[in-house]
Amino acid sequence: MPDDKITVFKQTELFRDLDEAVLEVLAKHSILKHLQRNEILFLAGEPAKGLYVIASGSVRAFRTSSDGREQVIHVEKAVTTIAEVPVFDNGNYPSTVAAEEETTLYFLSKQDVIKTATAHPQLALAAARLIASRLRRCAELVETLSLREVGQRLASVLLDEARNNGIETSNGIKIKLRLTHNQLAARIGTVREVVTRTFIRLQDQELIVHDGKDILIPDLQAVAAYAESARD
Amino acid sequence: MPDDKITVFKQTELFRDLDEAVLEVLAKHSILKHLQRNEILFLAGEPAKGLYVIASGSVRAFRTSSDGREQVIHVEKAVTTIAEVPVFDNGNYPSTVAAEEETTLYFLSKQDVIKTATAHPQLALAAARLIASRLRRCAELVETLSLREVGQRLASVLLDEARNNGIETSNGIKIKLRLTHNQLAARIGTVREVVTRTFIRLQDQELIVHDGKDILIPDLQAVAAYAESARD
DNA sequence: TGCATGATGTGATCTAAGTCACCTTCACTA
DNA sequence: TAGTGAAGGTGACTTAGATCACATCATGCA
Repeated sequence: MPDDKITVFKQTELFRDLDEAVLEVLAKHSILKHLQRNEILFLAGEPAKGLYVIASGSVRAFRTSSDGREQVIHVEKAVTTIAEVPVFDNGNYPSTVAAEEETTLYFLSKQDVIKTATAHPQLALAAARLIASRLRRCAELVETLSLREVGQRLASVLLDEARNNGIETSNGIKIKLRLTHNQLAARIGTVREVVTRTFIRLQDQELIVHDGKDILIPDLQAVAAYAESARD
Repeated sequence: MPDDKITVFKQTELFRDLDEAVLEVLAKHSILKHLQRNEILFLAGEPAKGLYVIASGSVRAFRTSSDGREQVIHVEKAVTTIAEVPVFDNGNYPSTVAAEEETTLYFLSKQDVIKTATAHPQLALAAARLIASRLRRCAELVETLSLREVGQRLASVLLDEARNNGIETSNGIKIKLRLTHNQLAARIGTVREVVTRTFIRLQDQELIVHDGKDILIPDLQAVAAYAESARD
């Protein structure tokens, strides 16, 4: 049902400014795709035919080293778009994308998107805005990987989580980690064991109290200060 | 002289598709700026008023850790634009920008650029394209910082240089490094001493022959293979 | 109920990279 | 042409983080 698609498209940063009539045309040409957890949508370097709208679920975009280690570039959850970059710069897919959970997507061909963007400047502007904010986050990732140590990088992730999904309690902010240590490692650029040990270290430094997946941050300020601090 | 400005603007990826008449309006509002080597154009986090066209010279965009270490995000040389990101996503400047050498720029206000992009979709599209290709390179930087070791990262830089400015000789490709070890370190995410030692290591592994700033790469394939290889 | 399977915890060890201290070389200009 | 400051080189040492090898611990599902 196209109406359904349009409702989804309307929720994306990329397409929200377009009229229903325009979306209708895009929707008509879109193709539904379903992914299981960890199923791969496309590989880095593959020729890109178009972008995807994530209707439900979430995906991660990552790069793999030749010895198998993953580095997550970004994670996107419904409702948003993924793979705008190759649509606009005409290159191959820049990273591999896989489903973090069961995920439903709509595929839109490069030609359709470009044609629409040419006719409707607000789409081209939205694309510039969206890609710009992605680049901003990517530059931040470069900074943390290069200039901060793993304790700080882990703290940043916890901070992010606390700010977005934290629950205020009398003892501080409580978060429920939905990521395994392996997944965390791929995001902060390290390995599983180091994540485990870093959790313990943060606890020793009394920045967090953790009990498995439940983490309590007594003092958000303190964690933020630590995440930003110098290395020595 | 506005004509001069227009010639410069016409050479940028961002503005080349615009008509002279449109450029004329932009040019009229642009402001000339001159920087000495290492002079700072703006700081990361500062409110952004607009973008710059690099008319001559070159600049580096980087982030600084609290203990003073720099990580270069990208380097841009004339003729191109810099700081498109905040113009389109409306945030602050994402990184600090400083001149690598004596540099001349034209400032264009955010409002002027956005107004033009709204009226001329080809500008918005060019912006999306340009920012997308920046994001692509940034993702590559993330990969190399996270997944490759310094030897490989240094090799990548040499490879880049060889492909762009290398001179073919009977013994291989010869390049002249214009960067100090300190500058190289900031680009590949390490420190000066490590760069010095890594040069020696690459020479020991017979991937390069170096004599100060002059570097000879006997076998480009071999260096490329090394740069991409697994860590063990 | 029980056993795969994946997630986590932990000791022992290794090593790439960072740090410090100092020296030499180079290039420019006073 | 001496002197100053930046750049490059190098030895000695430290350390964060990676690796390996196991030992639990959950938890779904057969």
